Amino acid sequence: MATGRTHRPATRSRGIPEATVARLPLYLRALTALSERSVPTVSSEELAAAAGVNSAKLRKDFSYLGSYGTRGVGYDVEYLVYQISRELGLTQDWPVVIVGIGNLGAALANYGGFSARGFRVAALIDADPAMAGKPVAGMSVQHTDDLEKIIEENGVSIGVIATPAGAAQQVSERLIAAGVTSILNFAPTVLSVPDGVDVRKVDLSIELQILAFHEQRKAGEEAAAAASEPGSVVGGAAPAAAVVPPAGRAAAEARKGGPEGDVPAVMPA
Amino acid sequence: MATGRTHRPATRSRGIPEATVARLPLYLRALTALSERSVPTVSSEELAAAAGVNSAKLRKDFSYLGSYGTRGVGYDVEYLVYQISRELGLTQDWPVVIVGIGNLGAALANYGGFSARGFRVAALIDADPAMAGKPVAGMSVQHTDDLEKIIEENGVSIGVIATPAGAAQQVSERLIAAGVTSILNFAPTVLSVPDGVDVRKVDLSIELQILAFHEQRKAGEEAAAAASEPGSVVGGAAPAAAVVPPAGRAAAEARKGGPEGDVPAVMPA
DNA sequence: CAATCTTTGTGCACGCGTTCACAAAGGCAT
DNA sequence: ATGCCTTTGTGAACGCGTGCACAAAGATTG
Repeated sequence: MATGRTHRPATRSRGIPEATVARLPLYLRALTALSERSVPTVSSEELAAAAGVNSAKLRKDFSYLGSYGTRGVGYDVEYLVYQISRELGLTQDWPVVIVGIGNLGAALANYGGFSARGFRVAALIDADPAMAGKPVAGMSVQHTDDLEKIIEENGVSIGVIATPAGAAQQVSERLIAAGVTSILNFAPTVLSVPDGVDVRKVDLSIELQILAFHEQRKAGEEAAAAASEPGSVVGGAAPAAAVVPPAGRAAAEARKGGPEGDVPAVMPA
Repeated sequence: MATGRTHRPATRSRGIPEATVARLPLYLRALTALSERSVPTVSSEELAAAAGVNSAKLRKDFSYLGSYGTRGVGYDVEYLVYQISRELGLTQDWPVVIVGIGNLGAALANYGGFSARGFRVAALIDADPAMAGKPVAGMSVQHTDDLEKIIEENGVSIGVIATPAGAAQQVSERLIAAGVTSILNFAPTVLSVPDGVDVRKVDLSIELQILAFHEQRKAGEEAAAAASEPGSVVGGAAPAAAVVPPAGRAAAEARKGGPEGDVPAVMPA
């Protein structure tokens, strides 16, 4: 998962659990596919299979939205598509800006899944003057100087940050000051934002690291013959060893610098 | 969160809770930054602030790894970096392949966060013959025909799927058949994989939809004057209304959509 | 060496999320 | 109408994750 909010103890908004909200888009995607195939109704069992979840969970999720099913029959596909879309706020048009038009930013600008679901890329913004005016995904990249103007003129409330880590915090502050209240952050940094602003983060390398953890565990279980003691790295499929030296406990003993207690712990790029 | 495993009820691997594993990369990033600034030790309070989590949670997380702290002092940065790296399996070299070299695939190939953390992009693979041989991120793109050979020769156990949704399932099957046991999926599809294979997914549009939900809720609370009954869409910052009609129980009867799973999910208008 | 101060490690309680299992509800056939 | 069959909606139990609060442990100072 590449997700995490900033503080706020899992707000249960209007009685709909956060976990349920996170699954609604999944259901919506499955339902849309059914709708395109003109399937009129679907049972919780079928839909759950298509969405990759437990059917009881799905029924409970839908129960938070209301009683939209018919016992003995299932759910009306079109009706459910509309209800979920409305609940998620996708019946509105959401203008978004993407800040940081590097490889990732360009990929996001070209990503079809946004416009397909009610999101409209209102502007692409980059700090590099050389990028300004260049066409990306059919739009002209604009310079950071105009960030505030763009936000206000387009009524943007959702911003996507795809800048390097070092610039992310500052960009988020400018976005928020200009009126943005929701941020999707692709930069590998912890953003600190005021209350009332939602941040979701997607960190590509974190996902890979979690996979590596499980991968290592799998490899370790297979070769559960030797190496039961932590300290010896168990080889996976065909991994070239690149082990870090044990870093003796007394490594940082010599230098007895200042108390070091109150350095603001800033993330250097 | 853009994450979800496929079945398997949240395996608590070797006593380390899944939630903790998901946070370890976060701590590692913060610790690495401290290490680069030559900070010798750090308290749970400071590190928690830098990682954006609760300090008690951080201490409990670390307690699953062992007692690596010193009471009255804190944690030795270098030592902790090593311990977490080892726990996550980052002391090994993990060759990965990226399948689907479109905008996103290219962005991933260029992403520095991979190689910085023990992951090595072993190959870029695309189904388009016109892509074969083209240089991306300093490598030459290879054709899907050679997928199995590449996997085996490089001992790849982690695959990244950045193809269109329609191709993802088939690609995953080929990857798995060739020996891959962990998949990071960027395609907006539910992959069905055999037991023993881990899948994590990152879905960009899902994250935006979750933000939209909260955004709508925020806008609704502000203007909590009228419109308390679901059915009337509450306006946000400056949203051009694009509301879908209630979609009478029988809307899409004529059109027969293609069998392809994920053509842009256009809202029925 | 004793007293004090800092910070870890964890027992405990609480709340959210998941899952089971079943009664209620509706369709359908006879 | 009546009874059967299917599927929803949900009460209840359970397990995981979180956060509080504090005792234990070590450093540090006099």
